[in-house]
Amino acid sequence: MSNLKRVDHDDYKFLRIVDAIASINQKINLIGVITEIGISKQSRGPDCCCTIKIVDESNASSGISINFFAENFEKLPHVESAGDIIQLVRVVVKRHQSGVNVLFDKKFSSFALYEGREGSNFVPYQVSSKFHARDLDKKFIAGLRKWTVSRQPETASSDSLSLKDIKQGHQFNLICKVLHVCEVKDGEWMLFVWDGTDAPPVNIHKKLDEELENPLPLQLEPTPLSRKVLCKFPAVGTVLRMTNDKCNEKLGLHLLKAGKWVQFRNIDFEVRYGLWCGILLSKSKFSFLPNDDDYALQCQRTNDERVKSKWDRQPTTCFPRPSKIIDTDYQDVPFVTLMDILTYPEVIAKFRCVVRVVATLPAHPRDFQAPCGTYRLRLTLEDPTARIHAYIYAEDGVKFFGGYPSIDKMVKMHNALLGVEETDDADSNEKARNPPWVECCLNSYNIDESDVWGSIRYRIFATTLIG
DNA sequence: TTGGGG
Repeated sequence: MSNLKRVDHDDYKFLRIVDAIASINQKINLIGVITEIGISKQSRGPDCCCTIKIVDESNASSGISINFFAENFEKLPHVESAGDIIQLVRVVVKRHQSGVNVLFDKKFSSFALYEGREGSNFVPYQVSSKFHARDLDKKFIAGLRKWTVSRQPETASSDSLSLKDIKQGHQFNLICKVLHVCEVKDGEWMLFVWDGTDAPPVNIHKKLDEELENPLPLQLEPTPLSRKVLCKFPAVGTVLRMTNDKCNEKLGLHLLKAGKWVQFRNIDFEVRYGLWCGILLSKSKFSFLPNDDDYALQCQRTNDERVKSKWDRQPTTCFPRPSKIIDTDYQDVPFVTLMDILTYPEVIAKFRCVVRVVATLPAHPRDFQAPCGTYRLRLTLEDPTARIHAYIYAEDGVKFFGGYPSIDKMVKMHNALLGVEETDDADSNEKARNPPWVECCLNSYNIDESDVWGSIRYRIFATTLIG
């Protein structure tokens, strides 16, 4: 009887991480606080895998990595937040080059995941198939939760970029909120992330005379997001697209939940069609942050302040004010963002906003009027939140161009609007454009009564290009 | 088996 009890007790022992490191090739039990969660991916074998890093009192700084394998993504641990607790039963300690890590063997290992917050219940939010809860679990979980409270929180933000400081290059870290996740093609995912700041505007290299055949896109996803999805996005701050299209491995990106704050590590940034794009690689990692993470709360608070303020919706990179090349009526009407416009609850409305004109159709001012003399052209507008097409028709064109200027004057005005440098060089079509921030008045309307939202259009009015 | 730290 006493012998049985003893065996049971030994079997139940949790090793401290320092002791685990010395137990190469042994089957042990571990319990720890999760500090990092790798992106789940398809292994080169038949399984899915992911790596999680844990710490405990004996090894609070470096911790130890656990490699999980499972037949499918669903069977891998789905950690809700860094700081949660994982209990590991019968895992194997492995030596690897200079380090030691732990293998979760799907044949005999098991795990349970618990919230890390002190005072939470002792019911695991996920268990593996072979896991058996025991009464004693509570004691270890409570102990770790108590230790976490006393622990200095790590300043995860120190080596992370903010979207306002985004730059092209390799291997950056980014703390952001995941707004939306969708599969755009088989195995190709797009994430929509946000941190409340405005990404800097970039030069547009796309040739204007391609605008009819191959226009500058309004977004990077092949199918535009529905209005319903956009309505859940914040009105202010850049929505960054992230893709795994350069990654040869199949990542479990469907596990990223919208609404979560995440720290991404080792991601690249590129500009595509003048839009910032985050590139997820197989070496990229991410960790879910707790909902009350300091950096996340600070981003949210800064955004709340900006949204409340009457005049702070103009892009932060537009300082101190939009270019004087455009003047609008209604100077006392506060600016809104293009995301405000895209998600406005009524179809017919008027707005004033600060935008850059990134393309025009037609490409050349000589074609801005129809043969009958009526102005009709399309502008592609952008701000940090979105891009839209906006049309200039008839009398709004007369107002916009101040009548019918000579073609030379029109070319000058067009170049100023698009941010094309004036040179003697004839082919301005070849040059990169850096459009200035300008204000404009827009109104929205629909062109099909049977599809009110689907046929929404935007027109420029009460706006004059001074040039 | 597969993956694996800085």
